Amino acid sequence: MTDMRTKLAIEAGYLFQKKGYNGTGISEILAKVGVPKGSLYHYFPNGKSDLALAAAEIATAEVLRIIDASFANAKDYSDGVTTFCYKLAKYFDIHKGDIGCPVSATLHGGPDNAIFKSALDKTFTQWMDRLAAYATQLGQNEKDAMFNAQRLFLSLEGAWTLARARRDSDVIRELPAFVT
Amino acid sequence: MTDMRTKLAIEAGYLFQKKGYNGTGISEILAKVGVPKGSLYHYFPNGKSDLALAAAEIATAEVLRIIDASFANAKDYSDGVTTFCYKLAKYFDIHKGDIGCPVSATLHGGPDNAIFKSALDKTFTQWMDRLAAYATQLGQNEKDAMFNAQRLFLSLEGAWTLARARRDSDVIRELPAFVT
DNA sequence: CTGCCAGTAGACCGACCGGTCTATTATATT
DNA sequence: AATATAATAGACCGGTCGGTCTACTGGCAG
Repeated sequence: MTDMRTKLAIEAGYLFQKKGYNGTGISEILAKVGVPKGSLYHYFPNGKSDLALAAAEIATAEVLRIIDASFANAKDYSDGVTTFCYKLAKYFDIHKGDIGCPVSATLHGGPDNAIFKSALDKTFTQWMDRLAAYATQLGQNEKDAMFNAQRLFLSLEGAWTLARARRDSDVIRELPAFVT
Repeated sequence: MTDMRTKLAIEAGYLFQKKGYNGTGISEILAKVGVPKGSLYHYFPNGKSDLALAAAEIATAEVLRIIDASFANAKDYSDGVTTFCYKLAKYFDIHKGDIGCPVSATLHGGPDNAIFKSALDKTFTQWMDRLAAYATQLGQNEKDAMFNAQRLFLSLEGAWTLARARRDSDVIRELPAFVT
């Protein structure tokens, strides 16, 4: 079983994605995990903000894993993108369409802390770099690869926003038509 | 001078864009406008949520005005898009890069109220329809027009998110390269 | 002048916020 | 068994939240 620190961060991340940083109370997270306050501040001495950073880190890695899984057996870039969007749409649906981009929902709206902003920037860059790496690996020159990766990322963030407003993941699934 | 109701909604909207619905306190809005609580609940008997809906309505209309202004003298669709992105980047910069999409920042993270979600959806649809109308007017067939409008919108929401994380509006200004 | 009412003003409310603190229990080490 | 440390448990804190309520003010209508 995952250790308690991870368990807390995962549950916190899920709630942040759904209701945002300010919309999620410490006590709510605690209740979901079934843990008293003492434990939280034992694992996260700096409290809520550390919890959010840890949650964002986990979500960042999770999306990277999804990218890897999507491109593992991809015939070409377009194929990988399609699988990727399908997987994200499924993730969206699992949570009943009431969930934002795992990382931006968590870190935006938090303390206007520069740390939060730069963590967000770093995450986005990591995602785009990983996508670009697969594009390169699948035959694109570096310039095209970066261009396509950025275009995918930008559209994806928008698609996620629109999907949430509509409570309908179709726009995420249809994304490949817009970016390939 | 604008009436007090509008004044309250505008200031509230600005704060919601910056810190989100849950991150903005009633008292903070009141302090900025210089008005006591009694007045707020006189103009908005349902309190904060009504204030947010009014703010979103104003922001929705404002973006439509920006679209109109961008396409008023546009030679072609690409030209209008470029002007539009430029104007939005400027708007972003005016607020020191610490501001989200005027409407989604206000309505996401609010009460999970269906009214909020559907208002958000309606706003997005209005924006895309308006963009598509200009695309049609400038020579595109209806299918292409809707396709391009949606692609622009999706990328724009993403670009705004990325710009905010980076505190740099360049990605918004460079958007036309991705969607035309 | 009188009565009415939109609007102003802010004290006040219970609920909840994030965070601290002390006490207790489980676990590992010697 | 004795001790140290990790972890649990939750009472408690001051502050702030959104919202209600009463009192007052100013201008307009009769």
